[in-house]
Amino acid sequence: MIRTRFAPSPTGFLHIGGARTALFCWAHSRKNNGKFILRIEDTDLERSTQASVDSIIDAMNWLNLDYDEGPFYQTKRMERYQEMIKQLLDSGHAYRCYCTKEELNQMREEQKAQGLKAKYDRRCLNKETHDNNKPYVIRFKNPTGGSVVWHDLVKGKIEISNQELDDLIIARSDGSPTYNFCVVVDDLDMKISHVIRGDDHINNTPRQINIFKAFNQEVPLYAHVPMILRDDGQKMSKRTDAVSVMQYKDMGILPEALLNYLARLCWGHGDNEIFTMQEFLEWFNLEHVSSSPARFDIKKLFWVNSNHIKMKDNHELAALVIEILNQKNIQVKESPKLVDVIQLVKSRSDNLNSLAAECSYFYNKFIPTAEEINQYLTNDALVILNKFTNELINLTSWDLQSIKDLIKNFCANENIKMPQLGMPIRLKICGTKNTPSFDEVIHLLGKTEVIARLTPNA
RNA sequence: GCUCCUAUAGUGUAACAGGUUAACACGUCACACUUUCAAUGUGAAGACUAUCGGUUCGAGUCCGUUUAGGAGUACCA
Repeated sequence: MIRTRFAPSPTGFLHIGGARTALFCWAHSRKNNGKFILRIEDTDLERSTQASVDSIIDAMNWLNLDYDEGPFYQTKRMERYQEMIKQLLDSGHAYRCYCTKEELNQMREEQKAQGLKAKYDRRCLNKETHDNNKPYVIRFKNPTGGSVVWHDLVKGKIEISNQELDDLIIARSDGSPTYNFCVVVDDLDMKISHVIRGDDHINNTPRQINIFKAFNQEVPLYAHVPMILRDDGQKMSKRTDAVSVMQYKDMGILPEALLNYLARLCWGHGDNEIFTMQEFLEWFNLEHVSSSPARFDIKKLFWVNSNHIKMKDNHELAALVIEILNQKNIQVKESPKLVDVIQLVKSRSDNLNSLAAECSYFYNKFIPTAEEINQYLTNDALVILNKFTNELINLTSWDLQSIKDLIKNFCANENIKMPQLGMPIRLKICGTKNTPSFDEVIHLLGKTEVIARLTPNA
């Protein structure tokens, strides 16, 4: 049984690197009929907040990354950790350490001064007498010889000598367990088969494997996926970059488009660029995940998004667009139908916000800028517009072909070029220069509304 | 410093067990279409596969070197 887990620590929102990891965890379990588990790693009480938990779950929901078990909280499993710490203590795989922070710092400095690697020197390992009045931490007794080897599903074989590892603290002086220990106990209890996480955890892996072995348990398989960097190759920063998944929602990105783009970063299936989640599940394979970090290219994200907008059902798009229009206090009317408007304009937008903007002038008359008025709504243009309006009023059948014919004949009779009529019309009825074919706009908007908008005092 | 990870056009991936002129997409530029902006279509420029060396009849693909990025080296996660 394949069991994967996504284990964020709730110290902020879900960022896109996390979302990509979650996506791969989710995909790997879904593809193999396994289970996907959400675990909240909140042992850092100082920095963890409920608001972060909520926002992470909101983001997962928005992305449609559904989990089968959880969310589990580490803070609710403290008794279990204590039990397991005692086990290690009893089996001789852990010991008390009474060193103070000052003492440790001094030790490290001395080691560095001698050009050595800073490493706990085990001065408390064989302490016979225990003074219960003195505070102590509990350290894991790491093997000293040999090395830890695992075959990473993404990176290949990784080998780290035990010489490089020191006896990490598994319980703080207040008794609380630390990250590397909790992870092992959780992965054990939750029967995780595949640990898929960011490659910033590679260095933690050998320590965790050693703890698994101390418990005499089978270690899971590991897959360390590379980081996502900024377009200039620097690390993403919360301060300057859009790293929160929900910021992309606000930018009008579709969740399936974000996932598609994120999947394409660090993974590929031949030349396929645009795919549905179903196709992704068919094709996804951890072994095809690339091992080098990728840079985030927002232009391509928008391109991917525009493709998904074109693919998406008009009714579903309408529901999303209505929300945005409502926020702008624009009421969608019965006519023209929003789905028809969307059909006309959807190829013009690479995000939901601009799609909504393209729809908005069908329901609300906007006022052009002074500059536009000066350029296009000249006296001559207004005279032409007047004549054209009269012809529209007299037009008996309001079908697209009739409107097209009318425009064509009108321009011929007036001896003007299309833009001379088109641009003023766009500004007059839409309030903007950038619209689809104005014959289609006129047709869709309907006679009453078009005449009203073209009439001077309307 | 030490350990580990990484390195194919500006960007992202391809080239699935080493085999002809390294492909596709985004981006850029040009042209076409159009009534404007887009969308769409066609085409162009752009990499000697980070370095040096080795194995091989043959290497982007295997091995080593150097360099450059990144991660860790916490009573953070």
